[in-house]
Amino acid sequence: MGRAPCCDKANVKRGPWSPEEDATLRNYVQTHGIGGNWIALPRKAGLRRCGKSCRLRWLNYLRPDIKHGGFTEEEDKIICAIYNQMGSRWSVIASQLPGRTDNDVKNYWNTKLKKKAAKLHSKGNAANNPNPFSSAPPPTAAPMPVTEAYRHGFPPLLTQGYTGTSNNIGVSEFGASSNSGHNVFIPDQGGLSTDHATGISYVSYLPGTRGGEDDGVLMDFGMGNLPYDIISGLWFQEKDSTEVTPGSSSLDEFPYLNIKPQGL
DNA sequence: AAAGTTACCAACCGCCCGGGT
DNA sequence: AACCCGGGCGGTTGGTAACTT
Repeated sequence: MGRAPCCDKANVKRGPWSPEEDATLRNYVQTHGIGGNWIALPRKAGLRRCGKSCRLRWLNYLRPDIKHGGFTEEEDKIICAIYNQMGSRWSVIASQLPGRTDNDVKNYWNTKLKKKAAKLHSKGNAANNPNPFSSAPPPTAAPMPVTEAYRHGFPPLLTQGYTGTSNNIGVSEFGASSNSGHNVFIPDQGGLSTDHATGISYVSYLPGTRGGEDDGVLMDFGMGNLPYDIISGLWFQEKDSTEVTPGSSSLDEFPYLNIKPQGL
């Protein structure tokens, strides 16, 4: 025996929502809340709609905190970074982008970002620079603890061969979510970000610090400690320790700056 | 100007999971 | 333990606006 449908499909309206329906739903939810039961809500609110349809309309469009309009470069990078690690977990990705919905992120990825990422990946000479960890299992390291050190310096996995200070690189918290358990940290002006739930660290650069043409890049240190430029699809190798300037107050001290892509 | 194609995005569908009974 | 039900999620579709031929 199959499942009973959630509503009587013959007696519910489908398709685009009218402004009147939007107003009815908005007024009802703002006055009464959802009452923990979306299935019963349309009847109470006087809407000839399926409960699921009401839920979707509210969550994806009518909620007051929804952010409409184009995605920013920073949002692009966050989406690419998490997609690279977790795949199409749209709700997880959306939870890191305040005001964005999973549907928004999914649509944006499918219509724009996927092509952009593919283009940049091929441009990045991926054939000569294969992902050395493509067949490796996902990282199993325990989540890193949140410490003051992470807020003011490099996480331990980046400190190998690195002796300089890094107090010029600030890290600010952004979009921390207690719902998903994933916290993404976005550097103030280039520097590091760490998801303390997965232990994955990212680094971005100031515009122009990588040869003048990059508008900042996001790199993933989560797989085997080798930096991987998510946007270009390039893997990088560590800078020779003699090129690192301990104590420098600039980004020159960062051990992965001015490095060459692997295989090139 | 018309027809065809592509891009975008709102909405739907069906499956899965977890809580309640 | 088994079943039911609602909520949540990701995949897909359909309508339409924008663009190209």
